[in-house]
Amino acid sequence: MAAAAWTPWRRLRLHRGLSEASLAEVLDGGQSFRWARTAEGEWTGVFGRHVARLRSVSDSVEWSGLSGDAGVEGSLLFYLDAAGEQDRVAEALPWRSDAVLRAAMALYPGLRILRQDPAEALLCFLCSSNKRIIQIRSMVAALARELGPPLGGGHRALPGWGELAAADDRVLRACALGYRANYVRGTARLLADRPDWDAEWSRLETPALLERLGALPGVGPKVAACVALFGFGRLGAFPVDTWIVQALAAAYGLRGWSPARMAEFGRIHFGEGAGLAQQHLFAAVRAGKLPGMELRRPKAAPPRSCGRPRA
DNA sequence: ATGGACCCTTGAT
DNA sequence: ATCAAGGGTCCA
Repeated sequence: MAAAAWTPWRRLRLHRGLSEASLAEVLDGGQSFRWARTAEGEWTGVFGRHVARLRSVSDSVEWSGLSGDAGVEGSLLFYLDAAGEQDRVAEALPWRSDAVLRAAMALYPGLRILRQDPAEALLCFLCSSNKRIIQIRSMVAALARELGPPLGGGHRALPGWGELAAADDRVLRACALGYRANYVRGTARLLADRPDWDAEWSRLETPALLERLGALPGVGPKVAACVALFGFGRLGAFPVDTWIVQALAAAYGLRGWSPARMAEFGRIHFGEGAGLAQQHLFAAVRAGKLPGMELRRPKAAPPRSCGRPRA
């Protein structure tokens, strides 16, 4: 394959910049599964139909795209919320009265929710159940490699629902989807002949959107919340995964609560930016730095009676 | 509403 | 070689 021809590095005009660690958390913290760190410490990724490189330079972000793609910068500005809409949402979070949230937010300043394409978020999170981030990244990379349209430089976009619906079962099997292959195929068959599904669903209120998403095969409450948050920009959606269960149990005294109740707690306690708060808590607990969880075992059998820390 | 199976991979014994 | 667990969902 031909070597990629990259445009020169340029500074991306962000309302709020990002440290190197925060940029890494945004790109590789479980929101998107399409970015990889290069040997030079830069990031190369595919989002929508664009390929880009990103790097952090003294708390600002520099970008470079495939030469010939004039739309990269504008798409990046949207993707990374350059206008800073999320700053206002973050300001409205209850960090003044919630020391746990305050500490988590201090850990990755500038952390934000990526504004991904709905189909991209849906496909990736259909693959996410019972998988680690690195495994999800490997699965969707395989899907792009096997079925996705080429974008130049050896990169490929994710396949559309049509390609996925028509895909041979052996191909999906080769992508190591396991039982998730049926989720992907089932959802692809429902959406393949509805090219405007995302535009239509964008007009729904969040509860209705979650209901529509949840009716797709392979989409339960957690995946629906992730797609609403990362794909439809619903910052109030509050995905509850195993990490958030740990975090809310240990730091908010919610031991024994069901995920559904935890989700309700999150939406009520954190409000319109619940999903953004969730991402901060997720990052903090994964880093092992959430207050009240210092005693967490490195590799951890679920700690059952190690006291009841309460923030 | 709660419990178990589910495909497959990885990392720890 | 075996075991446990992984940003869950589905069905009983």
